[in-house]
Amino acid sequence: MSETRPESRLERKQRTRRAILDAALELCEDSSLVALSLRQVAGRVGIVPTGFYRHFESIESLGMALVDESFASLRAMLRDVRRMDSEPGSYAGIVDRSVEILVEHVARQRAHFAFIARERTAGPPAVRDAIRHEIDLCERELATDLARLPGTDAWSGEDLRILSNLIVHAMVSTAEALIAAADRPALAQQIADTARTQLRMVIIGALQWRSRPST
Amino acid sequence: MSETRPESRLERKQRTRRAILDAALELCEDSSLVALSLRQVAGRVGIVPTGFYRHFESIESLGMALVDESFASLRAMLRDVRRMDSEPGSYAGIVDRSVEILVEHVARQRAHFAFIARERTAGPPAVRDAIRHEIDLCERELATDLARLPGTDAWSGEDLRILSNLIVHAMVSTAEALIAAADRPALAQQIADTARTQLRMVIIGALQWRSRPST
DNA sequence: TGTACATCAGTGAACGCGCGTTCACTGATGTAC
DNA sequence: TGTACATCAGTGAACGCGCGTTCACTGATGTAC
Repeated sequence: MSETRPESRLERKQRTRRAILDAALELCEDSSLVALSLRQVAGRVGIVPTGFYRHFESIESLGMALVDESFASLRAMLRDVRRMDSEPGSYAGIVDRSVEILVEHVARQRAHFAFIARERTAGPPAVRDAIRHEIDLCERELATDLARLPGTDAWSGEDLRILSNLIVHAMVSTAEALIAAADRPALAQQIADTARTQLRMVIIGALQWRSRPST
Repeated sequence: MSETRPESRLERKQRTRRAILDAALELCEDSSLVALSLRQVAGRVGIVPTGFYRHFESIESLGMALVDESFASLRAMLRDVRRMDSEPGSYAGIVDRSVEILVEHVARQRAHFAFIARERTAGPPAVRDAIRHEIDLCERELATDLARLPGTDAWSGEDLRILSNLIVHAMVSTAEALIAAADRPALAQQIADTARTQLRMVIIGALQWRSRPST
């Protein structure tokens, strides 16, 4: 048996904070942050309602912490996607691997992706704004990634932004569908196939469209 | 002065019902149906809380009525888009006109489109399911519309579904962005331009992709 | 046209409940000496 | 190592408030005769 070292005050506080974040993520899963009460969260965590204030000043500021945390998950996904750049392959290969990574990360951090998808439209105004801003940043990052792919050299910043916006929104929709498919693997597989085909169509269309500068 | 014919009981009831629907649409605009209370709605309409029950048995069933109403608006838009089929033009022309119609309808029925976008992810489960189901139907309808366009004759039902899904979700994202842009016409114009370009890319990509049956 | 009765949209009091927030507190952990 | 004091995560009572829902009601509109 190992010595059970007594927990320091800081460790205990961090553990409670973690428990509050987890409880909130879980409790608002089937409604929204705006319908979540401090008492529900405290009850789930096993502290008295007023204990909540030792960690957050309101449900909204808890929400902001969840935004940070959820986008940390999303950015981890983007890092994984970006890592492919070092070993470049065909567009088809990049698409396949990207969708694979998306499916993996959504499955592993379902609560975070669900949080973003839900509170993006449903959260308290400050949370909504924070999420929109983060998604905006992701679009811009993707645009710079796209600029590094072959065939996009001559594109304007505007073109890159437009394509990036389309891809990000298609991926958000795919993530939403995957979350809704939850524990139906066959359906999730079909959603992934759909996403793959869509991404290919989009990329082919974008490359074609640019090479005939019609407008 | 015109004779002021006294309002019949039925007319009055319908007027109150209308007022309840409008009040609910307006009140949940910056949070969600799940955060809307019967007392808020009644207060806004100018009836006593219990009066609400003469019209709806709960906020949720009011929400279901709003789903019906909102999709009536959305279907009116699809009808307008479909009307173009009778006078066919180039793909570019169809895209331009479709985006124009989208912008028009979203501006005219902003509350309905905002309701769908928001409650799709944030509403009470029954409302969410109803919205998902309706969007599903729209995807299928669009798929049959696409099948009537030149160049898609050889496509499988699956391909049509995939393309339709992509277009519907891109249009949902565009509608969301237009709603968020609310009273900034320059931004709305840019969103419309982006949507136009995206739709063209997607259609070109889809046509190209099919003509090289790689998978 | 007049009367007697039915219908029913809206009223108003009352209920028990969960909410966020205040406040003074406890007692274990941490720190200074 | 031991003592005296500070910190602070979590407690528990209390508050006023808005909530959904019940119930018996009112009085104008509608209907049958």
